[in-house]
Amino acid sequence: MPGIKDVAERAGLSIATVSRALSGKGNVSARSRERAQSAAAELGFVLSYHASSLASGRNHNVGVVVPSVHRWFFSSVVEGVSATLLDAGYDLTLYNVSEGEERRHSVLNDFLLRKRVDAVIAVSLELSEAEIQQLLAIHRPIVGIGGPLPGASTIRINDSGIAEAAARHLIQLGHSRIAHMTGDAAYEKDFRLPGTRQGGFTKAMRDAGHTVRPEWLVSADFTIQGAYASARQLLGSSPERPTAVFAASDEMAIGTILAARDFGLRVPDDLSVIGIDGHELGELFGLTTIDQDPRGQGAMAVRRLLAGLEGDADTAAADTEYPTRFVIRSSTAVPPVDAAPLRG
Amino acid sequence: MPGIKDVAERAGLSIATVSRALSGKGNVSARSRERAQSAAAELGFVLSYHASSLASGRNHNVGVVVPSVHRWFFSSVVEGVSATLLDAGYDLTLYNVSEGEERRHSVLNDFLLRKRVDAVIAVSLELSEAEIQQLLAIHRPIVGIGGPLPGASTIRINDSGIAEAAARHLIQLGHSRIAHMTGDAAYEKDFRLPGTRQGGFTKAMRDAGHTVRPEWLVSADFTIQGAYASARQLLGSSPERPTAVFAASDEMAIGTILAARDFGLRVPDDLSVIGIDGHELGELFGLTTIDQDPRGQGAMAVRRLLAGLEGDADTAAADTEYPTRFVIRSSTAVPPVDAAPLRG
DNA sequence: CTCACAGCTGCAAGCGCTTCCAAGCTACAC
DNA sequence: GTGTAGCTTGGAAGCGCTTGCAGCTGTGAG
Repeated sequence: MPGIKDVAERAGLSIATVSRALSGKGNVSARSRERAQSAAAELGFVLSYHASSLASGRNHNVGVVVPSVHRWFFSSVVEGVSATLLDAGYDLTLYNVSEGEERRHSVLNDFLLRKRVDAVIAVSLELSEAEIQQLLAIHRPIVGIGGPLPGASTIRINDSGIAEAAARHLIQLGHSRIAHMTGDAAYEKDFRLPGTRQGGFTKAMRDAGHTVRPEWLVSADFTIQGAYASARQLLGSSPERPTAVFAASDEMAIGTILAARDFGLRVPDDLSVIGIDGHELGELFGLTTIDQDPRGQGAMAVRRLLAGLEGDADTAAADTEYPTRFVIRSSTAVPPVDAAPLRG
Repeated sequence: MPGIKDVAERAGLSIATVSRALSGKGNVSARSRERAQSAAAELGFVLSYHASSLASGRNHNVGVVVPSVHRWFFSSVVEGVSATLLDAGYDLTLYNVSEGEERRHSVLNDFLLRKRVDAVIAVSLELSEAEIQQLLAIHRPIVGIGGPLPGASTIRINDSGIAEAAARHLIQLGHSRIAHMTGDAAYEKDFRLPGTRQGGFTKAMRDAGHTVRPEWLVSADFTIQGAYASARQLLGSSPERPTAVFAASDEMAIGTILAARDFGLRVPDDLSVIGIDGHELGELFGLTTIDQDPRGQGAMAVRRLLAGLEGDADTAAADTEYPTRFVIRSSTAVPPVDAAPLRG
């Protein structure tokens, strides 16, 4: 394999000049640059990544820690991150830490402390303040998406606010008998939604003077299948059925719609359903939802990091609320006329 | 940040011994090893990734090239790859090259030639024989999943074989009026299934003496939504409907089931549907399918690579057929009695 | 008791770049 | 004509490890 030395010889330049010419840093005359580049091209030479990183201290590599790359939200974020990073000439080192705490720690040591990445994007990951300080101390900017990272920069949606808006949408349509499907405890751990969506729902209901029936607060694992099972219970067992369901994710909303159909309930005539996410399948089911654009969140995280990395400004820990978009489709409507309002 | 030198001093050993102790290579007395390790632990020292890589030539990093990380098959493969790689102490550099050819080339140069990865796993990626030779020439093992990589090691399922089996399943149930939903040309490019599934279908039909109606050969983009749209056309427009649909993926099978339901067709009473994949949603829809276990394929690819990397045997280009599993559920049954068999 | 051998250890030469520093040059103002 | 500022350029010192080589020690065989 040719080295920079070979390029220098061929181009009739010094190693230093070739390095500057190829990396684009420092002043090089147009003539030298061109010579260096064509010599490199002729030899099929490319700068060695590790040597460059070792000498310069920059990696052009960002670590991405996710609890899953298979579930909708996470794979969407990763797509956004990946595209933005690739455009900027950065590598993306993926850490899919589904196994739990133990692994998460080895990740921290093993790739952050070994300084193989310039920065890290943590999706729905919970780090202690101490861990974050450790990262920041060794000058590794970190931005979190969707998880509480005390002391670090984060991007997230206003969970309780949009939940409240979703519930209010149903209330304004005239619903009072509204069920809420929230995330399983186990899954909440990954998604780090510590009941904030449920909080928004409760608040909207209370503000409207509606009762939240305990048996209408159900949970599922954020999947269509899981929600389907929960929704069957919800819709099948109640002597009085809710007239609307607010699901904490689109996949759960879809599971609910499928369950409703199985019971012969028409959506939205007999049952209104609303979700949160902006899932691709939403359109097919006419699902009213709140689009949170995870790809955009990923892209924003990257831009935030790169700004801090390339500029020299120490990006202060900023908490950005990512804007969401209310998408009204056909799964929500006024409640059926024969449904008695629920009295507190 | 502490360096290996600091550890050596603290442990009262030479740098060389500490290096051997921490990396586990070479002979070190138990006593020295222990000293080195505790000194490192006390200082919070971790070997520098780039320095190690530069000096040793090994990266402990595998590049994964995928056309998408969002679609079911790919994210499943990535999960399998990721878990296996992490267990082995390797990093995973993700290259999500959805943008097409141009980017793919820059990827090759920029990360393979810069030798930042020890090996590459290419999922559904088409490389020319020349490109593969280039990789192998610089000693970068490459294994492909699901794509034809002439000269490289590959793992794939027997597409035409399982398609034939799927079609035969329907035929044996008594169906003759069978439609096939195949992948869009645009998506076939990503999945690299050059009609092999369709080929298997055609063969089974011909072997059984059944006619393949051109209007019953439809295509979609491998998504539920896309398949739904295609299935509506298929099921709505034909004066004579097929009694069974064989979809080239589970997602398309599910889209077909949803469309059938919209037309009031019962599955399997009025319409049998079979897919290929082993998608998590299959169970919910009672979908008969052929499970291809993409996670397992990813894990196998990693094991194959590591065997070649850690052992010194030059892994010959091996073409492994990954085993699939026929999963019979409730979406397939005998055709309705009133359906006249189709005569060639 | 001596020798051969194997296991340990340390020295030092890299791995292949980046970048500080100083020197050479050009151009322009005075 | 001289001085100076601003570009360019090359030399060389690292970046922080790994590893070949050689010396050293201890052990068992002869």
